[in-house]
Amino acid sequence: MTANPPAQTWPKAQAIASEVRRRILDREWRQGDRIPDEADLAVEFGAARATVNKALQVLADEGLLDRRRRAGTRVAVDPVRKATLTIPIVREQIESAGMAYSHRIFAHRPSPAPESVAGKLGIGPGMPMIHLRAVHYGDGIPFQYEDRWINPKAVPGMDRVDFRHVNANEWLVRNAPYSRAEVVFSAANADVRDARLLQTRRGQALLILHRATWNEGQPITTVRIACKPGHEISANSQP
Amino acid sequence: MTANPPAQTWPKAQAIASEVRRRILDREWRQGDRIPDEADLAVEFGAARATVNKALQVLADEGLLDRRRRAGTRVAVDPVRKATLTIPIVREQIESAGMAYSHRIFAHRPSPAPESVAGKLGIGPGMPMIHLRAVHYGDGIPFQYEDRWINPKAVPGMDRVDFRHVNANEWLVRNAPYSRAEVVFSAANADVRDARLLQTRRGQALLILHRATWNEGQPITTVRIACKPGHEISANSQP
DNA sequence: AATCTCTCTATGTCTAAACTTATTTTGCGT
DNA sequence: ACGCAAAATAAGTTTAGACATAGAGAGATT
Repeated sequence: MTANPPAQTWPKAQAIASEVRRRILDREWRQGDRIPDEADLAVEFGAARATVNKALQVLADEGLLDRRRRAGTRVAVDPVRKATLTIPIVREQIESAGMAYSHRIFAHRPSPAPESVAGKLGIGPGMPMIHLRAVHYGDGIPFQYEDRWINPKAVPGMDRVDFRHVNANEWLVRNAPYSRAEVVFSAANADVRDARLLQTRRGQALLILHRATWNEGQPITTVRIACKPGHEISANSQP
Repeated sequence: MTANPPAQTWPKAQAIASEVRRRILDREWRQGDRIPDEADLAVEFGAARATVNKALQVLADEGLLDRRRRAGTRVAVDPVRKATLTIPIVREQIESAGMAYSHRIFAHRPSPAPESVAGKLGIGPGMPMIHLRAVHYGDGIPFQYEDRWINPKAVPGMDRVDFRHVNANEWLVRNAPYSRAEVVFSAANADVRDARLLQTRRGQALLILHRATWNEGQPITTVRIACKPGHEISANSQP
């Protein structure tokens, strides 16, 4: 059916998904329309219902379809509005750009959680934490400045690590798995400290990331990352 | 086994996924470890292999597991590094904050694609496009300023729409489904025009979003969005 | 040692059939 | 007209069984 030249040894479910996607994008099936039910599509595509189900679930996750029991499957009125952001490890990011990675620690000491940090993590202020400030460089040029607070109770083995040699970001990613993460983007004018550490001028617009991670409700770490001027972070839609 | 009080009438595959997730987060299975194969887990959980497969695929998508044929399944060394960003419709965003939405068009005319736009979309410069500049307000206060280029060939019916009454963002979302989208975050100091339209001062740091969408390789639209000072955009990890 | 086979295994995928469950529809009683 | 209960339907989920396929590991060849 439907002259399909690039019909290779593709997984059947994916083939069905992309055919359905095509029909939606080409407006054969329009926003809000009800599409044939799984059984009918199974017959049309010569597949089992389970295979069709799998394909449609993918499209529903993408946001292209709305599915409800008994009511059937409809083309979503507000289609695809999701993008996936891959959180990079700084070192890999710098090295994959062909630059030499290095970093420098500007502070690393126990300190009670200030109000702002406690608020973000949902804990009481004054809780003992580790405060870490560091700059990451690519070929010796400042790449990003991170100001991090770590909850030592949530990360066993923290005290035995020497962050002068090991990258905190990386160590945490590998040793403190989390169940929930939050990333917030914003922009700020560089203050005196930002400007000094990133070797730029005061007032320069910087892309700021706030990240926080929890494991089963227990806060692990929160960090403010100031990126070098002009830095970009991109996200893509998956299909 | 393993006293599991909150074992409700949950879908079995999800129950398996969260149990495996728990074992990883609790370090029963550590980074790089090979975990039992599907057949063994199926026996342990009293489920069919297909069900275990489904559960493990979810965790692999999340980035918690690395799976390879014949080599088996291992706990990822660099776990979960993905976050999902939901792209909002401006009007909904403003209204859900309890503010009254309004917008104003500052330019709306056919214009050949300048170099910068052509480059982003991967087309030749000079292609005829529609250029649109608008500001969205919440309770009359500037919320974001968008500078958009639309490829009329990719969006049939464009010419019949009056963007003074209909929101471009919204109309496009509903009428120009896309197969690929890209979002890029950056920061910039407000220039004279940004400052005027957003009612702020020159030099103010602004969060900038560049978005572009394609349908089957054909460019639909690209837009530069300048958010009001202090604006934040957040993303979350899904589990 | 290095390289080329072959074999075997764990995951990838599909199927047919059954059961479950949310929700709509229908039809009954008032 | 109205409300309610029963029937019907479409998606959600699971299962056992089968075959496909990547790729690690063993063994043979150079």
